[in-house]
Amino acid sequence: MATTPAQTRAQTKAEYDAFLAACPSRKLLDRISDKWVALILAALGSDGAHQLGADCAGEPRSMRYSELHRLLAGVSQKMLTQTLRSLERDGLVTRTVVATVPVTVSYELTDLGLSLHQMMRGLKTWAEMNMDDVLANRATYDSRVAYP
Amino acid sequence: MATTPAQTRAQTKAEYDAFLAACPSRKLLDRISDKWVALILAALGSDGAHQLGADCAGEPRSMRYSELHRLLAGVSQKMLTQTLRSLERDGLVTRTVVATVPVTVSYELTDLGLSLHQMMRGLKTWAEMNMDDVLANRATYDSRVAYP
DNA sequence: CAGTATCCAGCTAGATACTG
DNA sequence: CAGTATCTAGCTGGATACTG
Repeated sequence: MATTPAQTRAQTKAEYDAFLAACPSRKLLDRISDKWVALILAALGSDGAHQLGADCAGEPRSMRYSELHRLLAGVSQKMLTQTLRSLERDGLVTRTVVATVPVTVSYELTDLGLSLHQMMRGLKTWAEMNMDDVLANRATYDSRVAYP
Repeated sequence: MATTPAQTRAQTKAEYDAFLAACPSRKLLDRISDKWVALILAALGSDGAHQLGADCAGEPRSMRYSELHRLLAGVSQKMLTQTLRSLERDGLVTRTVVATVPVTVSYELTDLGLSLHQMMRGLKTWAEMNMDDVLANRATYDSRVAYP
């Protein structure tokens, strides 16, 4: 019995999934497109100015859990912890526990994390230069579709 | 009656959501983290070599719907159409219909789309240089957690 | 050829409550 | 202070079937 078209498609798709799973760019995209990763990187990668939108470059900053929670006002405890853990797991941030009472935990970017933060700033630059155009195109498109 | 802590938090969160919604970087991330956007950009932004992984730079290439569907073997019709439409909406690709029988539709990057593709290549470069480290850290972390 | 329409499984993020 | 645990609503992507 010959292979059906459906089987051929399934085979092709399986190979493709494998390719995607192995692709470094895909993995990077998966990592940075997390809702809170960019914000945490921005918070830890910026110096003094506690302002998310600020255009800043300097020494990476150490921040405590509660500081981050206050700065990223919209994040839930669950997501903040989860995101920090995954960043630690990937060697992008360090987690330091000081056994005071109550405990003090601080987070800081590693060199790798700092490097990622630099790259994110390139992305941010592109966004600031071009997203207005994108948005304008989007509005034009929508108005054309709404009133053809 | 004074405002409760819960109200204060809700207020803060609302402001934060507004900040996130207005943030150009966040919008850019939302756009490029779509599962198929990077692949379509890579396909349309590369010249001749019909190889997704290839490191290529040249003239943007015009491709037909069916060509894209064949090249991105894992994509469903729904997602390919949906993604292409949203890219067209944002002025990142052009959609050209030629009224042959049956119709011929081709897609090409705009200058803006090409610019985005250039930025994505920077991201790809970072990924190729550093994702191995990230993966290694991840493996180390997991083995430490598994056998503490 | 190049779509559109519909339905649904799976994952994610958030709310909420509890703790060493 | 800095988490963990649990439950669930909503969104995203995929499968499938149909069409100008």
